[in-house]
Amino acid sequence: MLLSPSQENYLKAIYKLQEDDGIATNQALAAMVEATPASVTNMLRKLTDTGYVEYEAYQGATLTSAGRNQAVALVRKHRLWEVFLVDKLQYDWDAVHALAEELEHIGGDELINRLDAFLGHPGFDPHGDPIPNAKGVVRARQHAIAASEASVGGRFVVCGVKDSSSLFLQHLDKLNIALGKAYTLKECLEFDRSAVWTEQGGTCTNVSNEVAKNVLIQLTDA
Amino acid sequence: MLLSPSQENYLKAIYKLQEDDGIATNQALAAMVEATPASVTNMLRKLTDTGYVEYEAYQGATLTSAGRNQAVALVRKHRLWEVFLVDKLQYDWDAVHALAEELEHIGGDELINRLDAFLGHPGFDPHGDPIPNAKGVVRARQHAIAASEASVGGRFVVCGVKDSSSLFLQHLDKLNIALGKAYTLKECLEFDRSAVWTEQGGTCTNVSNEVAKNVLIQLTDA
DNA sequence: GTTTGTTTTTAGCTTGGGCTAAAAAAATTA
DNA sequence: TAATTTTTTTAGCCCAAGCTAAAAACAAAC
Repeated sequence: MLLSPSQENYLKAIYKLQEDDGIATNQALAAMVEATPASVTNMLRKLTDTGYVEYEAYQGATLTSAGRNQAVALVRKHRLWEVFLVDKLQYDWDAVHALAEELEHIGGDELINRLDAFLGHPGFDPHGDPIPNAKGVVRARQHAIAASEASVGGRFVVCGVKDSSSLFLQHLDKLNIALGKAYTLKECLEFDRSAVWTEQGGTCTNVSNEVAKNVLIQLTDA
Repeated sequence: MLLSPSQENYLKAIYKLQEDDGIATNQALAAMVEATPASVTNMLRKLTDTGYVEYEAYQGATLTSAGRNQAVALVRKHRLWEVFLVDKLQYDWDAVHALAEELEHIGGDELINRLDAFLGHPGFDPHGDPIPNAKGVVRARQHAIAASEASVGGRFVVCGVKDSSSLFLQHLDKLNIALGKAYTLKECLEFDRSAVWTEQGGTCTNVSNEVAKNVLIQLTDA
């Protein structure tokens, strides 16, 4: 069965919503694919008929295993193209989402597996999100927590972001925060829950709680 | 003005037909974009309205300068993606056309210029066709003639193909003929106009007239 | 200079993916 | 429980890009 770009976007959206909330409501889907609820109902019908989605009126949608396979394949394509754009074409990490969104609908397994090999089988995309392998297996990030959960004195490495909007990523750039950098949580201010992170060299960065909540870290017991 | 993939395909088709025949007839266009003549008439209307095509009923279509710019940009994108697929993803030269046909509709100048730089500003695609530069200038292949025009005793280098169908390219693979290889035209057989080409090492290749007509060469007076 | 044949256009229909506005179902609050 | 609000669905419409079948224009042949 061949899917249109639009249909693929719906599958991806349902997949994401299911991961977060367990179920994809009509409304949430509409927001995610940028269409009206009426259009969503329409599309869910079609995807149900073609066997990618399970859906009963008013009950929200879930993916069948075929649908989940498709969605994971799309996530794989999206993230690999992002790696390509950043690693090979030197795009900034905040500028690749829209292009990857287009590229992910091109070609089939052959293309993406060759791209994967060319890129050296990367495990993570430029935002730290894990890249499913050719069989659709996603190795989840181990022990990742939000930076806002760290305790004072703790050491950690930045390994991902929860919000990968251009706005947030550019903000991180301004703060000089990037994936792979190591910090110690020096203190946490009572007043506004903002934190002070220090690097090896002693450089300090002031991080608001809003930012910390959207940065993923791994604790390092070194 | 933003063009749909379909519209872009029409512009490319008109461009090619104009290069070969001076004019793009409805029928020829229909064959090239794989649609019915009625659909072509339809589309030519739209492209005329948007200013990319000049067209009067029953008279065939030509591109405006805006249309030509678009078409050349598409050719550039197509050929750069072909280089990427062959050079970086190790595709065979007979397998890249369809994928490039999809990729050429993605993104804008930014993407393609970055790709161009990444590939090292190649001058020719895997079939020997010249790649227009960022300004839309196409440096035509100098002194290229069909191999069928060579005279006995002449030395030449293969620099392109007229027919880039998978079938023809695979045939060349079987004959071990590739871009950049040098030959001497040893003899030309009266009976069926087939030729014998010899390489430096003495290896001989029998080349039918049908093949020779579709192989482009540059004479070398060495 | 008619007739015949080819090419192009017109007219009207189809499909995919949207939309709005109104009706119906579900959820919430009084 | 009844009333109100929110969510989802239905109904009917639009647009892009195709299609077929019939009509019109052009080209050629007798």
